[in-house]
Amino acid sequence: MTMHTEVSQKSTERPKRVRRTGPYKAADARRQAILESAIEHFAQWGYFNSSMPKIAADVGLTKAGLMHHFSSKEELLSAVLELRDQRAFSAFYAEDFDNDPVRYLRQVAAQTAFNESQPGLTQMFSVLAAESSNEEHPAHEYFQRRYKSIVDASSGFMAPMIVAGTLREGTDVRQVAAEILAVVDGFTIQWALDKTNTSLHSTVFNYLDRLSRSVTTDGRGLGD
Amino acid sequence: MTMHTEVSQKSTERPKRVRRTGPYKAADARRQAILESAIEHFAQWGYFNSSMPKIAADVGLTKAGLMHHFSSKEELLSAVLELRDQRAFSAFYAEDFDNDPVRYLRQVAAQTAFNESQPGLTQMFSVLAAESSNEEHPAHEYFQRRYKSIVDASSGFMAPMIVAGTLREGTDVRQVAAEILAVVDGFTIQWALDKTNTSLHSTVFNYLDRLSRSVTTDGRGLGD
DNA sequence: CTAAATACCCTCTTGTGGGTAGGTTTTTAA
DNA sequence: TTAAAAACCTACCCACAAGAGGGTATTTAG
Repeated sequence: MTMHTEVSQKSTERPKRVRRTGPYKAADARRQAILESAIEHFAQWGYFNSSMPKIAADVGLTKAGLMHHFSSKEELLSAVLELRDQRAFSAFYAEDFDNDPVRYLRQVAAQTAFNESQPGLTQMFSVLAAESSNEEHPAHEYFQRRYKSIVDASSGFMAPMIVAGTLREGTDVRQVAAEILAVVDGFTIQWALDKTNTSLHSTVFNYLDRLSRSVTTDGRGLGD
Repeated sequence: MTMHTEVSQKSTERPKRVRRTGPYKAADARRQAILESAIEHFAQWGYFNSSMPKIAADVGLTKAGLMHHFSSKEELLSAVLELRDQRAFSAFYAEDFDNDPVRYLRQVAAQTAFNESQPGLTQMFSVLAAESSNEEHPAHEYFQRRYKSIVDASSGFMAPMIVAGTLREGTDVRQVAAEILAVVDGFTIQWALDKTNTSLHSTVFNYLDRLSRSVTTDGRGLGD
């Protein structure tokens, strides 16, 4: 009897669990603040040597409080990387370069200006990229994918320009794409080491200008 | 009384300390092995997240045993950096480029081939350079100096070439020097992330080749 | 108004780090 | 040969890390 009733209850009793609360109104801002703090710490100390207690303290929380929002250090890292991917690159997919290499390279230059305005995020990526060459680094696969997809996308923009006749025939677009990426990364390191004497944007710009002259069919630079 | 005697003893007793031993014969090899291990660890984990116990274990020592040779972690780092400075760059100061930019750039390319053959040391520098942008990093000043002196030396090689007429007039040698450094660093990151699909030497070589064509008066590439 | 989910905090466990103190064995130089 | 220095070791200390467990107070939806 009892059994019967119970079984019947269980099967009929719809999991009509009424939701009594949702996230608090202030929670979003908290999470945002945590991410900003994490960016700052990862930029300064890398992933391994950043600590949850310190990241938490920076936003006035205890470690446990932080871990309520991001239940592990790795999860926090993932959230930070995702955040960045949202912010950056939107410009690239929005704009149409109309097969004009100069316009494309100008956009790259603009990106470095943006990077320079966001030292936290930029330095963080610089440090994590180097750190993550270690296969056991939690962001190892992420950065492998990221570099590949950047080169893919970048050469995807340039390849049609050869057909269109604006990029010089025989240009190795994948080499050029990887090279641009390398120059940006390399100058980022120099800039991070000595910001007062280095401008990320202008050093990259100078490179892109010469690149443009040697790689476009009309030998144009970036002008300015 | 006692005091008096003591004082008199101290002042007369000549510090005629006879040296009874020197370092053991095997000690040099030990120190060398420790340095190799440290390089490997710093390359994989950066400075902060490398640990003395693990570095020690890799050469069959305990932490205390390691600390007999290098009495602190910072001292170990210093020794490693010093070691590298000895090994590399000797080629640059030995050779005379005879105001030939192509010969100089070929030497740079050769350096990357060397780097590729020493993944430990090379990755270590890549990671430490990024990590050390943090002002509290023990190698911060070292890397600031290092980058400055590389750019100084490199542009010091190129500047006379303008006078000699082998480098195009108006070439910004400091920009070019910094740029070469950036390309090497940037490609090193890509190579470290994915060694099977990237050749450090060939990617840098391709860059230098195009650089050479656009910067020498005769528009020569690196040949090969 | 109220029950339940949320947003915290305190404490504990387990592990690891750099560095010191003090001992033991091995090597070296006089 | 022998005593001092070198080359280790074991055993500590203290600080700090990540995460789990188990709370309490606040907010929210019904």
